[in-house]
Amino acid sequence: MSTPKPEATLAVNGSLPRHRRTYSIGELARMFEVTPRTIRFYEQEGLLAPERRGQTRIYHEKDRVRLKLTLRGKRLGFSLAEIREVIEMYDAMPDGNARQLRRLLEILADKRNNMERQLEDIRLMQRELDDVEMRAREVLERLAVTD
Amino acid sequence: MSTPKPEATLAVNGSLPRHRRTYSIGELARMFEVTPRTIRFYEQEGLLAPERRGQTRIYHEKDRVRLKLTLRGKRLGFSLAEIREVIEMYDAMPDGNARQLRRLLEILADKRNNMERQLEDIRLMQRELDDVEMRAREVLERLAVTD
DNA sequence: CAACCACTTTACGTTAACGTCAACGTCGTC
DNA sequence: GACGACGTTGACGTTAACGTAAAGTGGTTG
Repeated sequence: MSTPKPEATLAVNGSLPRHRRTYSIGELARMFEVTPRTIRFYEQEGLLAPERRGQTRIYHEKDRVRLKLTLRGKRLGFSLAEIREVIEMYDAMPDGNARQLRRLLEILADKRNNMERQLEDIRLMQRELDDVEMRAREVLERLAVTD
Repeated sequence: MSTPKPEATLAVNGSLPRHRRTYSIGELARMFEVTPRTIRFYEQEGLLAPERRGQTRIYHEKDRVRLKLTLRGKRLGFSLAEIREVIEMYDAMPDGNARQLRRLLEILADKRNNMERQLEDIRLMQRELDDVEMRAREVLERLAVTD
């Protein structure tokens, strides 16, 4: 704050460098197609910790990334508790003791296994879908012909 | 059917051809590491429809396969309702009308998209895990050295 | 200034997917 | 014939992840 600019509080905030932008809860909600309620809930569960300007929450890049990762984790079937565990350990990493770090590596390995199984599941499921789709198309063909 | 065999009702059921075996609810539960309660619940939700011998349920290969597919679907984050929808349509396929079949194809396409996104999510998540793991290992290294 | 947003907290409601418990029937066996 | 293992129905409990409604705050806009 060495150069007191004419407080451009009303700036549209559109052309700022990515990491200096801030977001309201509503903006963030629209970006990720969730409700504000969801975002507040994630905070309550310890997944987010936005800055506060008075009452209102102010989200920075860091928060946006966290939300993104959280939602990705959810799509992969992780519970919020699991996601929080990883996030907490990640935050505590720099000054984490060896035991904690090993625990973190354990968790990561676990997630990895999980995803390997998911990959296999997806492959199998895709075959099933192929199969079902083929049969469905066959039946449709017959209908078209005999009509 | 044509050759009436001496009803081996008490047979241990171990060396029978796969598709003739039957299972109790407990067996099935152990096979898939779920509780009987879960299996009954799936039936109640229309995902299974085992034969009945008196009171007790008797599961055939078909039921086992369905359960397997159901659990796989669950691991991929599908709701029981979604899974049921596909199963029902699949069952109704032979005499399904064109509209239903098209609807089925729609659903399948939808699931496919879902899985594509999941694949992408998994790739991204794996990178994150790689990253976090690397940092964790670095910190551990330092601890080992400075100790 | 009134009206209107967007945001806040508090609190109770809801849904999916089971868990748990009670009370009972049916075998095989010791 | 008591016992234990397994099965049944029915009903209520539980947890996660939000939804929803009420009531208030703070800024700007006609």
